[in-house]
Amino acid sequence: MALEGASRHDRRAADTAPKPLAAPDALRVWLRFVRLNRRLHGAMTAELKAARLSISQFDLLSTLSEAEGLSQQDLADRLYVTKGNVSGLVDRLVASGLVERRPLAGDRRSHALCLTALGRETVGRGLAIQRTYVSRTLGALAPADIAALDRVLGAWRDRLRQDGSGSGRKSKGG
Amino acid sequence: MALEGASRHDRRAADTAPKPLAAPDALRVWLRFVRLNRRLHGAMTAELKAARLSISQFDLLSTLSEAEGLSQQDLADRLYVTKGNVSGLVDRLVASGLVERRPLAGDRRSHALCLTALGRETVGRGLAIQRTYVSRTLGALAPADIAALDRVLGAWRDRLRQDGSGSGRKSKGG
DNA sequence: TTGCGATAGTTTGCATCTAAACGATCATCC
DNA sequence: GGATGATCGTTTAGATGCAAACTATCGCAA
Repeated sequence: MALEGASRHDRRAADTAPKPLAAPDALRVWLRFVRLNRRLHGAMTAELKAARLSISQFDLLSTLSEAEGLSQQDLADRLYVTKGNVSGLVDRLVASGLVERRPLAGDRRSHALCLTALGRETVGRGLAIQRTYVSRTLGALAPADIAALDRVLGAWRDRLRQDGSGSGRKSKGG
Repeated sequence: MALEGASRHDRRAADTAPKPLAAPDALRVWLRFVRLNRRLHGAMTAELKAARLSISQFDLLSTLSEAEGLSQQDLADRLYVTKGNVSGLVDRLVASGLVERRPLAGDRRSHALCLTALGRETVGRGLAIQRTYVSRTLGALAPADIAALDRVLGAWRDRLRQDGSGSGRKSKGG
């Protein structure tokens, strides 16, 4: 296994003499990122239990609360999941009385998804939990750190967009 | 968490919105983090297809490759998943000929999990894919950015540890 | 009008994950 | 030695995810 991946800045570093000071190994940072995400996912799952919501359900409901009347396909696009997944998710949310499927005039294939009163109340609790948790954890870091994180995550995302190969869902005509 | 495109609805709000503040809203950075992770997960899933591995399988195998002979419970602890999950995961890896369950002298309840020759070869390919992908994306950022990310992620993780409530798996002498 | 491709949603089969119940084994205390 | 509780792995039920096949409907063109 010879470091085939380490090319990019090694080349630069080879040109200019000085060794990158305490060169942070990208792979190590990657692993730290992945582990942190696992922690956050677990923590958020636990937090949202107080509202009897799973993360998936909360994601769907909070998206709906910002744009009521979306179709399942719209929702699938926004949530980066398949429409088959949304189908079952909505089924369960309808069964729980949090969401309604309303017939859509002009297209009998799709429905307009709307929150019920209970759904609105529930997602409100979820959003409060999210706000509280994020403030308590990420929000407790130094503002400069939060700003730095924001900036680097943006740069990383831009790099992924360039790379292209990722997140390739069925977008048509982008 | 999702809150993807602030589509047509929010255009009004955007007009009246003041200015990007010096201190970025933690919630916004949180959402950026979550979305970026989704992208990375999808991209890595696609990359690992070349080695015919799922992310879960790769995680398990790469952990085993660093500490061969672990029990399923050990693995569950390291991977932050339940032992029931590991049970099925190992079943399928054994069926694929990548992992072996060896009887453990002194404890007939557990097995020592070992990579087969094929397993070692496969995880090697997976690791190469991972290295390459990480170098190409995260590794392409400025070293200072990677270092900043590393530092802030560490601070965030420390904050989570203080917070305690998260990632609450059965810790026993971890 | 008729036909055909595109789109929305459902369904199926499978992988992954949790929580919880269960069986086997181990460790310990009496 | 024997009861008892802890630990390991398995199993079950159910939620979540994908891919792909399928149904119904829509849009468009001939």
